Amino acid sequence: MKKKEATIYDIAEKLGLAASTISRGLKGHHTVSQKTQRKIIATAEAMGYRSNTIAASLRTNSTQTIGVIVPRLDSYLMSQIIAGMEKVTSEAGYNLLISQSRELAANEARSVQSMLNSRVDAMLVSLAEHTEDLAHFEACKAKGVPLVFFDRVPADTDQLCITINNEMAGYQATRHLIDQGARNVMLISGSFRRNVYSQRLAGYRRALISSKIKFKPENIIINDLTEEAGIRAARAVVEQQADGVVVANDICAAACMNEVRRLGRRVPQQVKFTGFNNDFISRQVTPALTTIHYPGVEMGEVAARHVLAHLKGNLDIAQMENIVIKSNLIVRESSLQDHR
Amino acid sequence: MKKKEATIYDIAEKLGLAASTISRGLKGHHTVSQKTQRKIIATAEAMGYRSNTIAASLRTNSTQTIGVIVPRLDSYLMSQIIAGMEKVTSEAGYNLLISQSRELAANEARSVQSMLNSRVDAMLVSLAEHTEDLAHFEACKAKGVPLVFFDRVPADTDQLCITINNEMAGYQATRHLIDQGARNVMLISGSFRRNVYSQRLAGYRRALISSKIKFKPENIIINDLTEEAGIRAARAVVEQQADGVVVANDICAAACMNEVRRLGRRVPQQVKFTGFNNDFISRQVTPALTTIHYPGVEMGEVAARHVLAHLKGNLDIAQMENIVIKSNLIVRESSLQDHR
DNA sequence: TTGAAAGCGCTAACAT
DNA sequence: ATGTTAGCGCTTTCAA
Repeated sequence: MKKKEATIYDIAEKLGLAASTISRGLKGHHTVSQKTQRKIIATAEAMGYRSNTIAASLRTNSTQTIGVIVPRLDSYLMSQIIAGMEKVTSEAGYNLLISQSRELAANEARSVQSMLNSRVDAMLVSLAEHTEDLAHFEACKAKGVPLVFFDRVPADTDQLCITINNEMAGYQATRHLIDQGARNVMLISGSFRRNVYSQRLAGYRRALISSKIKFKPENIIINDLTEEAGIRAARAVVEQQADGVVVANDICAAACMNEVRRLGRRVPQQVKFTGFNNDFISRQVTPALTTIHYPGVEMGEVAARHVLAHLKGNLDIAQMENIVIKSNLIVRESSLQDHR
Repeated sequence: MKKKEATIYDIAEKLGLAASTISRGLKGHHTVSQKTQRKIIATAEAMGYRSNTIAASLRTNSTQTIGVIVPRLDSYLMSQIIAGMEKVTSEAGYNLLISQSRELAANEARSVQSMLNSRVDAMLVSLAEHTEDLAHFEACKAKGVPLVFFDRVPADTDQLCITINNEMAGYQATRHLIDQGARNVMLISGSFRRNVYSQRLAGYRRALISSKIKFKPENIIINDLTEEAGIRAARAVVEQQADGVVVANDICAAACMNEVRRLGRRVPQQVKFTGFNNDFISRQVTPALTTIHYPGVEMGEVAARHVLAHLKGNLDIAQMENIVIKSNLIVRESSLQDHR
């Protein structure tokens, strides 16, 4: 069972002071004399006193907690982003309340409610694949809780969004394969409901157009970008006789590439591959996978920093343009024309 | 700015009832008539009322929040474990407050304090590599906050610990390499301060003994098990003329294996490898990496379930034996004697 | 079945 | 420099 905790009243009593003086002394308020402050801190320590942030939160109407909702926790990219957020927020004395939607709009909506109930000071959200309707975020605006989207952001919103330039990245990946001699380039992607995938598609199409290559709908595969999905997609790659494949993440790309090789095609000589995210796997797979470097930790840090600045009143995120973080193409063997 | 929220008093006023009745009605207390309950719920909804869990927490002295401290968030294993925890706790109506120690005891201690301040109902912890002294966890016991360790657990503690059988896993991995013909087997590991590594070492030694192979201290490499560390370790593998290498995670194993091949040794013919964790990378690297399947999601679920049962009073974790989750060796090409 | 009142531990405006 | 007081919004005992 939970034990009874020491309160500022207990300290006050022991020192013959008022509770308010203890409160002030504990946070180094300038109206408290050096001497009493030292006494207060010493006895607080001695009594094992721990400030009850619940009570403080209730009183001040601020919890020093930021809610984070991600589609899934067990993804390399998301864990990088969250690591970045945690670093910045913990240094500022904020806590992170984290939940995952598991790609379902219903879970996402439930998490939003739960976090509003917990009175988080702000929310950082990356959308579930299946979220269509954004109504469950209205409550944030209604309650004045700042909301920032990152990575998977809504198509149009007046909230601050933090992304990479997915169109450009999709263009670069596709264009690179074409430059290396590919003419029949497939795209393996997640659902186009999400900006990260629809914009990569847009970039893919622009690259085809810029090289006067006809867009073929049958060259597009939509799946959940897992390892298994990559293995399944390999058959289509071989059947379509693709000579280039742009895949929207590295896990799926690596699995697909390996399976394509297993099916007898040579990579990169017959089929060239590019992935997305610059996971470890892109470096350790054979041939090493050309990919888009996606700065996850940085994205998390940037999201956290902006929301903190807003909470401090140093910045109004409502007035801000969306933030685009720099990504870049990393060329490795999986896409090279003159690979021996 | 945060807007004013509707409270049970606002509802009470609107309905001409007492706040206490609203409170009861909202949680379906049986002493409230069907009719008034319906009215209460309807107007609460209409007013956009959201229960203030902060106030409830202060009153009831329970936050429905569980604190999680992990060495690092950006690790595949940890994100799997956390995903498992999140699934179980969210279904039970609990929130997760998450922080990372970034392998530093000081950060870990700060997180413990911060979580106690936040009055988490329980804590789930995996130790930082650099934690020696466990004094910062004393406060949990002193305050009656249940504490469960998982994966990286203290050497001796009366808290519940959830692990795999690391000694057995280390034995199996090493023994397998010996069975495949290796005689000069190296071990690449994290710091032996942590049970997960010291016990794998114990298993490694037992395997050597059982095959009457002499233990050589120079066959042990301790590092941080990153990709870069794996690459660095490759030189030693070649210099020691190792014919087998047991590595304590897959990332480091894959990187080391690739570098060893780059240095001109053939895998598995000249050097055999085993990893740990069964990350994607173990399946996608060439040759595919023999590894220990580490059930991360399950470990997270088990940890969460036990702590919840304890909180509900259905179980006393203080009375429990440590829990050992089943792991197993997965044999792939990287370790096979008769590989063509 | 409903109401009144106290109090969880803290902060902050207003005294002194 | 320190004290008094009044809540923050909820739950819960006790009374009606």
